[in-house]
Amino acid sequence: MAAPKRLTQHDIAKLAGVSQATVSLVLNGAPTALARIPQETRERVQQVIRTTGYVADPIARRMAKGLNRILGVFTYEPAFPSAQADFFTPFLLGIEEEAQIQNYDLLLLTGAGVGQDRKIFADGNRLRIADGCLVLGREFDRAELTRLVSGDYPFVAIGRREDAGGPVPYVGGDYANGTRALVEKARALGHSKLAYIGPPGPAESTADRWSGFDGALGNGLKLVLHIEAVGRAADEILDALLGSGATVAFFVELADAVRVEAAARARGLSIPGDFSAVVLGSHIRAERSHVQFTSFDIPREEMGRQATAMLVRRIESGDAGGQILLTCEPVEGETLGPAKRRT
Amino acid sequence: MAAPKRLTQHDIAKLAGVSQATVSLVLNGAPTALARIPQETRERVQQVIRTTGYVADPIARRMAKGLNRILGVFTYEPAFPSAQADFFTPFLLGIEEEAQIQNYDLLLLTGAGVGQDRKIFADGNRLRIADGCLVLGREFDRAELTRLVSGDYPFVAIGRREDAGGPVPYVGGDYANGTRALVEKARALGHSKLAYIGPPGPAESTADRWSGFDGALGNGLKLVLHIEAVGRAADEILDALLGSGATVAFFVELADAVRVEAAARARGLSIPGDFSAVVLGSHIRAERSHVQFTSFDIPREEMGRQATAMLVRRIESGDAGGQILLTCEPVEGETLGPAKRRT
DNA sequence: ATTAGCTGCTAATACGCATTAGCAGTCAAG
DNA sequence: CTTGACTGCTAATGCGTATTAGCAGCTAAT
Repeated sequence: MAAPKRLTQHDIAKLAGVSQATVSLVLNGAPTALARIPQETRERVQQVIRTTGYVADPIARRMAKGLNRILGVFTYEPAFPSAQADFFTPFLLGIEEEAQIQNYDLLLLTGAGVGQDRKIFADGNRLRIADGCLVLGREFDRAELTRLVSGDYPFVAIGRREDAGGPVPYVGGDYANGTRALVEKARALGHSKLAYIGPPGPAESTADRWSGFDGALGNGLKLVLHIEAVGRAADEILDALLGSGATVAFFVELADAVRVEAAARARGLSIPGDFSAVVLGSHIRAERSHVQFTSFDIPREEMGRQATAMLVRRIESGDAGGQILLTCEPVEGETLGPAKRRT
Repeated sequence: MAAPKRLTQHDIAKLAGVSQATVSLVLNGAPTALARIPQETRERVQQVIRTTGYVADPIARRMAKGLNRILGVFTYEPAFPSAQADFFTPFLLGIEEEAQIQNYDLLLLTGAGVGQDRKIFADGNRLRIADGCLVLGREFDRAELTRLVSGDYPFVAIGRREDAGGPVPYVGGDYANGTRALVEKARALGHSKLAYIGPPGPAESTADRWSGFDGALGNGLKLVLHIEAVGRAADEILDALLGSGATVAFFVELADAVRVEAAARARGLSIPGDFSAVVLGSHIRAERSHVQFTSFDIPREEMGRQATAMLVRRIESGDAGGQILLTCEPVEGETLGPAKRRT
């Protein structure tokens, strides 16, 4: 049986012989207001509600209150398609968890442009549907970020972001110190000639790794090889590595590390026997590699959780939102060993 | 404080020097009405909208009209937490893809109760915020399903569901025939004594597997062992298996299969050398097992896609929604071989 | 006897948008 | 110069609820 029409408070009111306002008050009036409605009336209304099975329309409810307890989640790349899924899932995990605790629903903005061309401020921009919004993705559009910052719409970025016409509220991972710690670890193991395979920027995530690395140099540590390109042929990298005399290589990209490791093994070299390798960041579901690389952990779930909490604070308390960098704990791994004295 | 005031059509109207009604008409007026607004005015309004990033409040929209281009996604378990992530992600992939194509956003309903106690009809019943809703999860609440079916709110279940006071619109996987095909395959390889390790129901997903299996018996095929419990000790299962004389074992749970395989290997037995094993369904990211089990594929992405499409049809055309079972193609694997003549 | 205060309500309004009726103004035909 | 059609808009209303202001009737105190 299809319900003919949704019951409204008006209907209830009529049936109970009171006004719509009274029904609303009985339903969820403040204690002070409720005190002025005698028990008898309240019960009469409740009774009608019970027998009719009336439920307040949540839409109208939110209409009246102004907030909708929805958090938007904008991803610069489609969130689920396989390649990205592993990247976004941990963040979403934390976000969902915290949203549930705070009693918010999540609105996944499917983005206007399909594929790589997603824009927040695209024609259909539905961002403002939600009370506030989380923004994540590998590559941010600087112009959009500036616009967001200058606006009064509450948002929080996941991942550190450089000022964009003002400080960007974010929760990120402290890649710089994570990297620094790994360099120190290498130093402690007697390494002095280092190689760095990865770009220096401009994305914040890679820039931070480089700055952490660069800042830890000196004092006996020397960068003897810097390959800025990513995705070079493994053998090429390996040759450069061996030729440079480096005893440890720092990789920004796990993929590069995996390929170089394979190439080295093919030549009968062992890691960390012949040289050490360090990967700057945890990467979920690596390409099938049985090697556990020494690296640092990126607390993605926690980032999602804290970003969500910060966003809720912004929404509910008008908080300005801060900038949080979460510690990236080192991952022991098995690819960083004592420096080998080269012959 | 409260959330920042959103822009309203009134604001836009003021900025563009027109009335609120005109803004609304420009945004989504009927062609006949639009025809009466000159290009020049329309562009002026559009321009203001673009520069301000205004977006209509879906709540108000829904209030006035009833639709807001949002699809709800209700999961009976939190969607992302690790254990579930692998289960839900493929569905979400398909859902997001199709939603984007159809130009809908996704509202992830976080569920009122935390943890296992999720209910659709919990206090605020936020379901109705969205135009319609997809429901997924391993375990459905029958009472809620009945209520959904009897109501007039458009929804589509992912996974086959038994009638609940009426037919449930769904898109599911055809586990029965997927299972049947595997049994036939075993028959063709000379197997005649089968074992079945897994519960017979009542969940539709397991019931379907059993019915497919059971329906394929007879005609030379005999069930010689049926262990209904899941998670039994591997050795126990293995003993029963060997004692029963079965030449092939059908597992509902991959986990069971993995453990039994390990136990068998520990005893020097090989699969499919000594006996064959079949798993009823594809399982993403299995517990580290290097064995590729013979099984069938569950087209999760496609299920998500088609369910979303069906839901949109229900919403937009008042379609009643149907019941679709997608074919589960067999996965070759390496654990089903010719029946071994037992000594 | 006036006032103050309390009780038991209701009227009115806001929320943001969609939609309809219709108002002025122009222009062409009669 | 009247009529009618058309143009370019706007005022007004409704959607279902929350909330505030306040009204009428009564009692108790001054």
